[in-house]
Amino acid sequence: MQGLWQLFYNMELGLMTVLAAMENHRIHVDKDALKRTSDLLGTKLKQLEQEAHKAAGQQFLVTSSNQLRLVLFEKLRLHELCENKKLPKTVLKQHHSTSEVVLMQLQDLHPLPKIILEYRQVHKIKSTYVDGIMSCMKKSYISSTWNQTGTVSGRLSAKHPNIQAIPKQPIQITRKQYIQGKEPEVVTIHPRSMFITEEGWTFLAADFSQVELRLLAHLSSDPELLKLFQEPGTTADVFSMLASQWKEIPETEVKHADREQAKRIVYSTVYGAGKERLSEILGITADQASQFVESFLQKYKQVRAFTQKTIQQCQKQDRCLSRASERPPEHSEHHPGYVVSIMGRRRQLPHIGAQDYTIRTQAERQAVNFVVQGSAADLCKIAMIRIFTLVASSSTLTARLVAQIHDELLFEVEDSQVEEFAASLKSTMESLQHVEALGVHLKVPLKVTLSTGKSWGSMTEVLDLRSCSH
DNA sequence: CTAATCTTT
DNA sequence: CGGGAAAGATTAG
Repeated sequence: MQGLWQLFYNMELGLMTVLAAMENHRIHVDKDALKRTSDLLGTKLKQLEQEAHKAAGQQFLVTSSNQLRLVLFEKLRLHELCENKKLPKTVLKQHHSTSEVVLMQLQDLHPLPKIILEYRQVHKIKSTYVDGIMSCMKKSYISSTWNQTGTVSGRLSAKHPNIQAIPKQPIQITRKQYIQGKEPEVVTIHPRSMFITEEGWTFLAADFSQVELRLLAHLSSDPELLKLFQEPGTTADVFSMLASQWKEIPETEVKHADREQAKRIVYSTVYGAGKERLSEILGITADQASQFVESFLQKYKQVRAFTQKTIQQCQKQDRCLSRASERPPEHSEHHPGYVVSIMGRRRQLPHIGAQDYTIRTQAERQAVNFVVQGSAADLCKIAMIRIFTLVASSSTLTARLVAQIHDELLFEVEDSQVEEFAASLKSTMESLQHVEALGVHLKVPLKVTLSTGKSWGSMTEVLDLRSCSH
């Protein structure tokens, strides 16, 4: 296995002890707060269920899409009221879908769809992120299980609980009060705020900013994209800038939601989203969406060149290795095409040369996505090892790695060491622009942002390293 | 668009 | 009755 030994020896083997330490660490959870929100969400769900039954004019299981379909389309016949809109059907079953997009379209016609949408949101939060977390708890803490070899891209995954998928955004619940003259009370639920530090310790999170976009700039060498990152100070935040350009509003007017949308658009576009999907995200027509894709790829010309080059290389590997002349036919196995990440990780894509358009183009998008996502995963894993080594070889530092959320490393640090550790952490991570041992020399700098907090849900950015201690 | 986990039917 | 697929929610880029 050419090239893979280095990856195994220098990265995966070294990571094992880091993951072991992470699994041994206990993340404290505010059990009382969890119980309170579980009860709160429980009564909210009962309310919504009753509202749904009232709106439907019958009792039914609101969590069942089958029963909902019966109510929505066979009893209320809502699809007949909006034949102007095309309602997507579940594939191959000729049933009407009860998916989010359908319910969104139906919500002006009847009160029920809106209730269902809210029910689903609250139900998900309760079952997975409140009750689910509670069932993972031992005493007053959780420890996730980390899987090093469970993904095709080289990313880590976590389970029991999946700490990488705890909601980032708080949700607002309006609690109806049955006390006379009282306004309905609005409470915000934030699952991340249930994760708290030990007494005398602080969470410190370090994020690689726009890591995949920076890697795309490096991998494609696109001059416009490189410019965005190579001129420090010019661009405060790339996605905010792109949002301001797209929405035609000043960068100071860009809201957090605008930035998030811009981020989705950019990644969707470079990973090959079609105009239909993109128009859904943007809330515009498919024609406008395809115009956006074209103007984006026109401005960042080398991005398309990079995706084409990647697909070609994958096809080339396919042809080379499966050629009969290189191996005796009697021993010929199927050697699918593969692509390689920045540190030599591979992904095989046997369908890269498929006849079927759908199968082939999916493999092409996966090939492109792997090179960028896999390279980002490499970088984050190296960062974990470096930091772990840094702490282990220090006689004073006691910082502990608590979790990895792909581009973010979450540490628990003794209060008195936050400032010192933050500085080393940031410089160690940003120095990964150049990794001599693995031949990595990125054309763009890496940017790490830091934040601190006593709970994971109340992290605030550290803007000045010198003011960290107090 | 890509990559995951978790709950429910 | 139970395993597994599908749907639909969350996250990350």
